[in-house]
Amino acid sequence: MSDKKVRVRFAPSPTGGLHLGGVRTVLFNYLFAKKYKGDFVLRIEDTDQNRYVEGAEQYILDCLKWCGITPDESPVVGGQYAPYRQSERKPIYREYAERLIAQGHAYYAFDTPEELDAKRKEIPNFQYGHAHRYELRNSLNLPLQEVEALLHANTPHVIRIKMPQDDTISFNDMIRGYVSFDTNQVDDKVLLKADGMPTYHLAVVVDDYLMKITHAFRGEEWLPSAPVHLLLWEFLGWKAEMPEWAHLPLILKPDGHGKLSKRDGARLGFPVYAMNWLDKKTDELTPGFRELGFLPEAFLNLLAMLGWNDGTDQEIFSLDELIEKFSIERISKAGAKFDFEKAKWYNAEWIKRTDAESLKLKVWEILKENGVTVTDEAYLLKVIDIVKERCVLLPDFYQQSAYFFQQPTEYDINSVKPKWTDAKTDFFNALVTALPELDSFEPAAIETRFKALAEEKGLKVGELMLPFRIMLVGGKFGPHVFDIAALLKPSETIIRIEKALEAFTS
RNA sequence: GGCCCGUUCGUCUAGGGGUUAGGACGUUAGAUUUUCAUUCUAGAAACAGGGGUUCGAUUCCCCUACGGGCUACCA
Repeated sequence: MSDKKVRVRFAPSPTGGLHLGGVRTVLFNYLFAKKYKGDFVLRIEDTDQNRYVEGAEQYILDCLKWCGITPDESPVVGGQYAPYRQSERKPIYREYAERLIAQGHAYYAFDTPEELDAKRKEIPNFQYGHAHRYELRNSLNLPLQEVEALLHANTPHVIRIKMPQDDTISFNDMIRGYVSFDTNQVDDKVLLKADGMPTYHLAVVVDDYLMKITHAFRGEEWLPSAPVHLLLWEFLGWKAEMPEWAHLPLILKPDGHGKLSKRDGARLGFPVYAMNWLDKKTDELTPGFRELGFLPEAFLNLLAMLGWNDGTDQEIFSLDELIEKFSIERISKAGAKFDFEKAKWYNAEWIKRTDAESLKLKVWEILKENGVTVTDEAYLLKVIDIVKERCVLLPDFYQQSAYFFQQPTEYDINSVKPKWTDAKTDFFNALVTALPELDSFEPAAIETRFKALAEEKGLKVGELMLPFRIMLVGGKFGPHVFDIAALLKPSETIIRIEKALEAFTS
């Protein structure tokens, strides 16, 4: 690696929500930048006005924020190389495209999309390249005067790169190693569109150069166009400053074939986007990991492990640990099928490892959404500690802890009523009187008294535990029943026993 | 079709010329938990196939198969 300051960029196109693969690209960029104390740049690639979606850029910003990833330079915080939105850089690109034409590395093409469509239908495997470019309407084979006349008349045109013939373009990918391409197989990609906007190919090269990007991470789907980019770096005379490339393996559908898409989420019942995305045109909501109840730490963790590991058996990593341990050499080459079950496991692990204090706000929010008001913060923290090991997703906290804040409204009556006896009623009435007399309301003390009382009444403890639980909780779940009683305090425990007794005996 | 990339349990992966091919998720069985979850123990489960190279290949090379990506005035 050179001694230049590391600079990487995440360059999304604002066309909708950010999916798993996108966030993982952000993550790997970020990890690499921070590992080498470099800069992480956010650049918005909004060169396609047809696909531009309102709100998508804000979504990307919000998403990075949720993940705890802060860009050093971006459209909002600015930076030395502003603007960071390609649409705002529009005038820059034409100059470079013209320069390529002057050097003979690019040319004007006047063919309309319709004409090209017709060609594609007419000629099998049609490519706008060395085989056909001299039959088409471009500055390569039109007389100079005609080209000038067309240009002068503002005839819609694009600028295409002129791919060299019979050449091999190769480079060393940080993940894949040596990769090479035959230039005859690559077509003359459009560099500048008829609307004056650059295509990705031109924009990425120009901006990476201007923004002094040293390492370029992107999805493997970009590998086939790498030769175009490589050539552009060379033609523009910037080869010495070209970033090192890393083409990340793709995240694939869990079942069948192909890369993971938004549709798969709906089909398979798990989120594909980082956060909820509402399409304003169709009103269609694409669910996100955040809203489903994932912790950002878990989300990042599981994404990092999709195609990377540190060489040990460790699977749980914090963002700081990832930065410390990250290495490109350990990124795998093959695509990874996404497994939602494992994703949930990561979240459960993170919930278990996160202290109540850090979970507090999120749990409070979830309870509130479900109509449970929490006023005692210390009590909430105790509840979180006692139930968090049985929560996989954040919303599980509602089901697992609502009864700590409100009395059960329904009882799993079928689990108690058939086996109910007057002796049991007698026992619980006795318990009601015994409880307030306890010196300590610690779980162990309650348990001791509970068992002693059962013995006095000649009842089996086992037959009383479940009814007691259902009295306090309403159902067959939750932490140890005496722990629950202890948290509930004697007064509330007694109220619940009495209330349940009515339901059980009526 | 063409070009490019890839291929270890169902899934994510470790490993690497001689290993009982390791871990994790999931799964199965058992223990603990007088509920559920957790936790613990044990089990089933993989080197795509064929040729080389080699004393020896899952590991290196080639071919095939399969998978994936690209093949737009989309990124």
